[in-house]
Amino acid sequence: MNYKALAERLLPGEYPPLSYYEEKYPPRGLPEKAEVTRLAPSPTGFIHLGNLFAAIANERVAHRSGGILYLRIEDTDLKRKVEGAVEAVIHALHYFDITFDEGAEIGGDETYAPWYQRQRAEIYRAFAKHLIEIGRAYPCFCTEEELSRLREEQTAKKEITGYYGKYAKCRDLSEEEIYANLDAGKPYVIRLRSLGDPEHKIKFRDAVKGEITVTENDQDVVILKSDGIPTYHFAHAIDDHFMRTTLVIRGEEWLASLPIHLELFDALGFCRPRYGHNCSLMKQDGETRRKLSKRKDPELSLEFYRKEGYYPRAVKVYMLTLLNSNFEEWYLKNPSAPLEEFPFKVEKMGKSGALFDLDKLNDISKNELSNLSVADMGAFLKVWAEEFGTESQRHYFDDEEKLSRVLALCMGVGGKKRRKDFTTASQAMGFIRFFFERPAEYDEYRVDRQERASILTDFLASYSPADDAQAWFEKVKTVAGAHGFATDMKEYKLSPEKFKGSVADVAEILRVATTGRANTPDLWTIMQILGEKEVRERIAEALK
RNA sequence: GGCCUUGUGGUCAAGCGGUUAAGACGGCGCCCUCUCACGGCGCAAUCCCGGGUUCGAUUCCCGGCAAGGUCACCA
Repeated sequence: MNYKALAERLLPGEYPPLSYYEEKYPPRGLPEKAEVTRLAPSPTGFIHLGNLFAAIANERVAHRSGGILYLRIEDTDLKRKVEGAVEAVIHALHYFDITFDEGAEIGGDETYAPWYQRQRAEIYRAFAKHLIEIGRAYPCFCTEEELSRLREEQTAKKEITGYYGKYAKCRDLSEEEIYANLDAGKPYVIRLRSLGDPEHKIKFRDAVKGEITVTENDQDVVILKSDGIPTYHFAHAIDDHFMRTTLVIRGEEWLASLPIHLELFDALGFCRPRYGHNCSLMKQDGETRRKLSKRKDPELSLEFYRKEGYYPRAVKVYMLTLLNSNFEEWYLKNPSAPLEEFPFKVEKMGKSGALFDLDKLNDISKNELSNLSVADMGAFLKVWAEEFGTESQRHYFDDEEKLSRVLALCMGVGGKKRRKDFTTASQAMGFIRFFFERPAEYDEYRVDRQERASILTDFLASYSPADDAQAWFEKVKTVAGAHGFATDMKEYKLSPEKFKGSVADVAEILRVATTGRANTPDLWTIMQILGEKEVRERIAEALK
């Protein structure tokens, strides 16, 4: 067989010698330890928590080591293309503080451009042609029907499915047959001629999983589709080589195709990058756990976190605690250190799939938000409300001075310890609602209606906004005492039967009447913020 | 089904030959307290199973089992 002539027939034209590409995309002149990592999404525009998970790992590894993180778009499948997707990906990741050094729509060093695979067609073809020339690739004329019939046949015989060994019909087509097919204008793909033996097990060192054993690939995988566009596998080998990726961190769903990639790198004569396969985020679904799914789990979408108003850093911190189990301990010790200072390690990444725990995220989120300044909190809420808030919520920001007092109170600014009432922006906006809108409904009271009315009336009679917190509370106690309620909590707990209730019950009545809620921050301050007129009107309203 | 990966409390997990088997989230209880939140203290709860190796296995080996992934001209 004259491979050279066949290659010329299949991929006619003058291609540069392979050395040309080696020179055009030279090794990066980075320090020895510097890692080059990448994110290589398909342009569907849908970027989810799993992507973010891997993105953080890639970003940390690159930037901790003084290396490069770049963005490559794997657009070899037209069906996956969505307009504006690349910008959406960049934007979504930027929200979580992931920035690329170079890549599609990023700019940066143009040496390794283009970053869209469709624009790299020539390179793939040059190397496909080379593989044909050396007999490591061949045209396959099998139709989709033939292939699926083959699959059925193999399944029926309980054999391994795929295009390999004796099942690789087009592998040993004679020169005459090939040219006859070509002359007949039959469509074809280019397949790799695999030299692997599935009986051979290879030890492989994965940066995350440690030592693993892989079975040699013996599948004659497609490298160029019938439209001349490469498959993922082929493009991966070529791009990660010429973009000089040093470490490929990707989801463990790729582990199964690692043997293909290994063979491809060898066939192309490329030095392989290191790989780290990270586990996927799981979700408990009844009895079993499964991968987070786009369909069923809204929390998979990054959009979910923006809509709910999770503080981006909180999501990042949670991802980091799952990514590197020692992160949490470090963060506890270094609460104010920049996250960038954490010594992130690929080897510390978890080997087994972690269940996504919203409770944990919420806890982290509370902590993160409680550390914000009033001004930062206000800014954060405002941005959220402008995009996701209701019309009335947007008016909370009209009176900045009032909002500041509200936030300071709810966050416990100035107190010994910060309060942690806010988990997300949407929840926080709901929490502060009663400062800006009258209660639409009231929590349950423990005291009956008649007693309540009498207590509220008495309170109103003595209430003065000029009172300080202490004087105010003395008055509450006086009202309590006058109605047969204990004024001292210790005394009440010792012998509750002596009283109708305690000052706590009286405070609750006032609290629910003015705010609608049984649980709020300090009532005196709330009344100060609301102002006398509003307090009196609300209590009068509750009296009805 | 083949192949690969993983298996420590409900969750995330440290430990990797001898430990009272860390810590965090969640749960429960107590304290603080005008409620809540915060904070403090405490409680319950774990080494998948079976064989080895060993004076001794959660830790090493083998075999099960279970879970997950993957078997496209999708990435």
